[in-house]
Amino acid sequence: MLRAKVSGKRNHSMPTIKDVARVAGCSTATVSRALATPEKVSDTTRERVAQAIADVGYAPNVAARNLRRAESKTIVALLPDISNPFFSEIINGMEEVAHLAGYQVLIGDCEHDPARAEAYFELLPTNQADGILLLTAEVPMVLVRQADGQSSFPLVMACEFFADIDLPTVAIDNHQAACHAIDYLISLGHRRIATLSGPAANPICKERVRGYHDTLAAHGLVAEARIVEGDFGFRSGYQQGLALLEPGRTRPTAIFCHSDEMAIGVLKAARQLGLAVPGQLSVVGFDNIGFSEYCEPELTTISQPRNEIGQQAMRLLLGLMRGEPVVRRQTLSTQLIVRKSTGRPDA
Amino acid sequence: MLRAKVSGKRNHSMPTIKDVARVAGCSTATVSRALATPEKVSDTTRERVAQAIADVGYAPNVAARNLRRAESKTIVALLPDISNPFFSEIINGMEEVAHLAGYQVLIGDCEHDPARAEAYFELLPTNQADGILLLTAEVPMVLVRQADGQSSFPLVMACEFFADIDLPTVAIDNHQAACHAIDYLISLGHRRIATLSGPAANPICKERVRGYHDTLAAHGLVAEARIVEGDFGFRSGYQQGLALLEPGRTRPTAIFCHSDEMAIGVLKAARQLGLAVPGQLSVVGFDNIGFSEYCEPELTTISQPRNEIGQQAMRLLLGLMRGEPVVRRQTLSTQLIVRKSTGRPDA
DNA sequence: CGCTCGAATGTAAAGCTTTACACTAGCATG
DNA sequence: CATGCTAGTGTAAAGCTTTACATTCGAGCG
Repeated sequence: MLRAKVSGKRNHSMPTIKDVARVAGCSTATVSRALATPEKVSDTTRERVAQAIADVGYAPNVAARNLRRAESKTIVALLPDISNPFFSEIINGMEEVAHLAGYQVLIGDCEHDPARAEAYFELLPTNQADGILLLTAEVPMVLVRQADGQSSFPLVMACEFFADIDLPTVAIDNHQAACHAIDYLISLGHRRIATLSGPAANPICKERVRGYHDTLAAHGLVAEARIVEGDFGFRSGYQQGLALLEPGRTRPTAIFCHSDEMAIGVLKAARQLGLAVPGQLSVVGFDNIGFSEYCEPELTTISQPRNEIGQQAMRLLLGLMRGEPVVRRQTLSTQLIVRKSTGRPDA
Repeated sequence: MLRAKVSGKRNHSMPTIKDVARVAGCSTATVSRALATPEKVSDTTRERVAQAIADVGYAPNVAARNLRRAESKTIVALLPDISNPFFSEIINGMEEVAHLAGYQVLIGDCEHDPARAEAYFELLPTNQADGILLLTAEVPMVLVRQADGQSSFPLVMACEFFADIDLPTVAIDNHQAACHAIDYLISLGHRRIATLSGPAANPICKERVRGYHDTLAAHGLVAEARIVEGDFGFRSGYQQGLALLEPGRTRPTAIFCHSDEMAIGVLKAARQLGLAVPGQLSVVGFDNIGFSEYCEPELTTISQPRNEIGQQAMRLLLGLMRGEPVVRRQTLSTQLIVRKSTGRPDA
């Protein structure tokens, strides 16, 4: 296993397919075939090539390959915000299946800025990326429509979705998850249950709010509905928590939050107002991030199968790219994890 | 601004430099020069080319460019673990300067697995990456030596460092930061101060432990030193917290933790054992992650200028690649942020 | 005027791989 | 035996850009 030696300057000249061909005593075409379509090459040749590759320490030049094949073996994963720990496990799942299939994943952190998203979409027509996995709906609609229109720009959504574009999607049933959480709170005896939603325009939040309403209605509690809006982050949870729990007003006895971070913000607000959790206030989060086990009190929350979402989304995307028949819409199941932040309301 | 039209199948054939040349009435070389070295082209030609580019909707084919230039305009950022929120802001900083310089950053999540790191290092000799930013020292030494030996494989460390390889580095002064924290605890009246270190083999942890020892010594408290080892995560903080605070043994009155996550784990352990924080136990964290303001009690911690670390590290790497003179070793300052988890020990 | 020099541009090769097409040899079939 | 097919391999073009080298033209200078 020799490495091309390096002279003083910029000269990491790797051996090329030509060197391999020379050593193996065949043409470059045969070497290429031995790598790409081994079954089209005789056993003996295949072995000679393999040996030659090892001897000269050959590794394919991907730029040349990408140029010739007009592809990049790169998938872009578009996130709204990389600092949200919710995404890390999804990314892990995506990478697992991407790597197995010989793809790289380029993480595109949009920081909630549509212009950033646009820049990443530009990678598609220029062959710098072969497909996009959307983990956010905060993307200029026109880009999505445009890309979705052309069958050769594969797009898959994970977790989120668009109300009016039917992209291939893998996600949970947000409506059902919300019903589950609210049902549970009602079964504990809560009647005044508020929702701390994510951005109101977000379709998944709408789904959850719908589940919230439906469940209240099923128990004749529509009059009690109260919804405030946050941005999924700690701070907004804290602020809206203070608003919801404002003394002098009739307080909700439970708050259903659309993210764990917001729920933890609410916990802080409750602490500051001297409210006992879960005695005077029950709190349910969403996502089951790592911190939810370490806050005080430990958070009751809805767990999404994040790794599996990532895996399935990537499988769906790759399947689409290969033109395989795929299930365009996959729904994975959630789980209500009951910890210490919920309980019967004090009388 | 025309877009090449797309026929049924895989045909996003973008216009090439040839099309631009034809429309502009010049050679491809001139177009290329107009883009890469505008000053070598006459004003009128430059304008004609610009117009032609706009007319045909040209965008350079990066694969061809990369092939020809033997570069990729990609920097790999190697992380030990993407789920640690400590890194997100560093990544933001890196991306800011990388994008301005026309570079992409590929996030390489090693998940603490040296084999993963090795795979990313392979991108260097094959021109799939132009440089590596190391945010972890959990990398096979041999790779680093090898890469560092060849001036054309630029390597920069951020936050971490190797004891015995002198790579260009941007980091904080871990010794000083630890001294600061311990000094502060001593000034509050603490004498039995324990340290919950990260992995003992980690050079930055060694530095912090050294600062801890030095400061204890300066106050004649060497006999009180007590160190346990964690892995920076919540869980290890909780477990080691339980061990340190075990009833029946003389407890430390303060614990200096090498990460906020571990500190939050300790907080949970203290809660479980019924210890009042800060009355019976003071806790200091490290990193000032977002959670640290939302745990109970709010965490006193050491803040690193994470965005700036990311920016400087990327600047250093790019400078190195351009052969500019650079400061190979940059130390940024930290700040002790006093919140509610520290106080005078109860008598 | 003859020459040199510089600016602006063109020509064509090089970078490395993949693949359409061509070719050969061996075998089976009619 | 002629024919056709297949498996295995080679030749060379194509993919797009950059850049060394060549060329042209005009200006400046002695």
